[in-house]
Amino acid sequence: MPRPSVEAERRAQILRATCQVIAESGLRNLRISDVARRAGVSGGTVHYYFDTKQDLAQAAFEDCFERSLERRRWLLDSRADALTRLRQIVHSYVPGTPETVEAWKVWIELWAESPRSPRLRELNERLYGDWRRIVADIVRDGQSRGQLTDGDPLVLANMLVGMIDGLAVQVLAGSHSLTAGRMRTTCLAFVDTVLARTPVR
Amino acid sequence: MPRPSVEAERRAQILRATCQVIAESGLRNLRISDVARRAGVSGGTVHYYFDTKQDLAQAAFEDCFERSLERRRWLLDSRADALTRLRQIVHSYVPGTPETVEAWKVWIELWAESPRSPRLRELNERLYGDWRRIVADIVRDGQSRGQLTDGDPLVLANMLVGMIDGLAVQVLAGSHSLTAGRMRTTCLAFVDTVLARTPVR
Amino acid sequence: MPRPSVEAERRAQILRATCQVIAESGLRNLRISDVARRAGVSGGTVHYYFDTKQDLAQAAFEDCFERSLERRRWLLDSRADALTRLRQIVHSYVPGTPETVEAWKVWIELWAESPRSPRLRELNERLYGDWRRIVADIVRDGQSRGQLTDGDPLVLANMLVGMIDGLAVQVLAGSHSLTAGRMRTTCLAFVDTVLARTPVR
Amino acid sequence: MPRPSVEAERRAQILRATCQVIAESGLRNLRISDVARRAGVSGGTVHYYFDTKQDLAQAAFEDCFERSLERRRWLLDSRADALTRLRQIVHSYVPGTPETVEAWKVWIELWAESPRSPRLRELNERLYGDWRRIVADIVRDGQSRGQLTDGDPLVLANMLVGMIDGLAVQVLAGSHSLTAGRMRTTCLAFVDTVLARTPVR
DNA sequence: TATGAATGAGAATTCATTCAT
DNA sequence: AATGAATGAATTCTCATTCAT
Repeated sequence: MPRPSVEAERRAQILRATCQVIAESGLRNLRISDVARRAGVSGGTVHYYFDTKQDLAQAAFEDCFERSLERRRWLLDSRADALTRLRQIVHSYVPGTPETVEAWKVWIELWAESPRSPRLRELNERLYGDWRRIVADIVRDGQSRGQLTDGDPLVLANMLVGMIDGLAVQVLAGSHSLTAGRMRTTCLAFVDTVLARTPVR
Repeated sequence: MPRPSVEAERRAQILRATCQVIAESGLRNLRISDVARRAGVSGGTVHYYFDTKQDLAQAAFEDCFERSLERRRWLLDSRADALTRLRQIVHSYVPGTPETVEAWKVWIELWAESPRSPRLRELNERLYGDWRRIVADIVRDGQSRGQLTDGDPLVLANMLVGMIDGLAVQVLAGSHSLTAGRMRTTCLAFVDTVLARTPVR
Repeated sequence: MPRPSVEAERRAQILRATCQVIAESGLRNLRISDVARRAGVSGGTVHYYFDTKQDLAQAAFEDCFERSLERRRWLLDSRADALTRLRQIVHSYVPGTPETVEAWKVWIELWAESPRSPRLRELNERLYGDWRRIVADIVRDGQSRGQLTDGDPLVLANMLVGMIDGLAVQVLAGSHSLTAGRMRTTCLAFVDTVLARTPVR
Repeated sequence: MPRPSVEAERRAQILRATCQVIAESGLRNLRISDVARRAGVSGGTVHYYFDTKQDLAQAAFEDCFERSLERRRWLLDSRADALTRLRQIVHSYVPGTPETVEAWKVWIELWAESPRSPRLRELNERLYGDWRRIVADIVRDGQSRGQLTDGDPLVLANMLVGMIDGLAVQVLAGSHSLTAGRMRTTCLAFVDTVLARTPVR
């Protein structure tokens, strides 16, 4: 009579390990044996929980994505004003902590793989759609309080989200001229001088 | 008795084929045999020109990158005003034609691979640096003629370039909510309402 | 506190399931997990009753063989004359019912495996020897009553049994030109025109 | 510029090795590595010629079957009388030589596998149909010369062929009571006392 | 008795790379 | 300069078997 949680725990453990390996080695070099080693189980065990490597990768992407959004859940519940929350978003998305870096690397892998995977495409659609809508809501909120500039909130949100993604990709690609610091500066400048109604000097 | 240019031609032919395969199947699924088939040569021949698969991929990335910039060379020589040229940039980077789509797919693959490849990192650094500087120069030019808003030209260029990249990634990932059309709208809105001094209504 | 017969029941249940799986998938594809699923128990339980897969297969073969002969027991007790009983034998061995088909498939698997398994060889020897002797006895009986042709009864029995086996193999192999109907015709013709003293026209 | 025959030779070589391994170990235990070792090539080479193990097995069955019939081709061209040829058939099919034994073992494997393989079924249909027709033609020939008993030649041929197959299976299964000698005796008795018009005493 | 989580020893398959021609 | 046959290392996946509960 095994403890009822064993299965769920093992699954989660394997998924975390998979995300780490994907971030570290790329989907390209994802090997079941590496996942197994990192999760501290046997290769057979990985297959006990996931039929194929593809299933494993898909599940790992979902897990990583959902945990990432989960980590930003506090933004939604924040009572801070829109401008502050946008700044918080920028800060939280600049690849600084190992956690953020790992999440970004996994996202890029997912994007690179999406053109050939309907399931990943759908996953991205669903979660990224949510994300853009969240940002748009904040913009809309700021506009209704007169704090942010006018304009289609979804367009403005897309500008910010696109900018964050595009710059993060460069930071992650290890650019020396586009560092995390410069990314932060650039995105904050956008928030403070473009989105804010009374631009910060 | 083949002409001395045969080698160069074969090389180019193989590199094009490699870019196509990478765009189509991903670096992850790049197989020498696929490249060979597409280039109409034997697998042995591919190895005759490129020692290892890694060499081949690296060379293909360089070739693709350089051809991409080459294709935008006319922007540099354009006598059009800054605003027009920025709009042209947006238009030319929205993934519309098969050619653009292929190029974008290769770039994403390169970015995904960069964290693990100093050589790709350096390639990106060099060419992307050039690219950002080109855009910054246009911005600077527009500012000096009073056509564009004030602000650090490099920061403004980074905003635009980042936005283009980040949104293109979503378009390429097959997003239904962020299509090529919406990407174009968003980027043009940025150019016309943020960068332009007298915003287009 | 399970009744003592539970074990015997479970064993039988697992053996039946094994025969079915062998008939359906072949010994080649016999998987413990399939047996378990079909028997409605866990894989662990199968191993609780049978140490190894080999043991399971061997026991299943024995079970199937013995049940097959059991099913023909009535022939022995039959008071019908020899010719009638030989015709009954033919009819009962033509692969028609699902039960017969399953049994034949298992036999063929056993024969295919025998060259490499002393235990299966011995099993076949014992049970097939019995079977040939039964048929020979019927022939002998028919001869002594003047109903059947002269000749070594064992040789005549071997002719009939061999013919049945060889033709059944073709029927089972799905031959379109050697169907169950043609097998029946052929074997009955042998009984009626070769074995019968006064050949049926 | 490789010799033109290398490919055909290697293919044949691998197919022979596969037949041997199937005869020796059974389809059940067919391992690519064993085939490779016996053919004196690497495992990779086997896959160079045959995409999958299934393809290899199918091709091997076809090769074995065709070579078997080829080996009996002389029967067709024989000018001997029908009775003699039927006796020759019996002699040539009794599993005596290593070659015959190997062929029989492969056939039994094929029959055991046929129910699950349309391609093998078709192969058996085609080649076994040929074979039965050949025997029927000999019977018909003997009848027309008054040498053989009357009766549907196809039915008589099926009796003989079925008997040969069924008894051979027992011989191959290693029966002590049904040996090659007894098989020969039985089949010859059938030819000489049943098929021959003037039975040999 | 029975379970099912976990294992690890195989086996098939893939594919970059080599090399004789 | 080019080929393609041959290789073997790497990797996924399967499944009988074990064992704690």
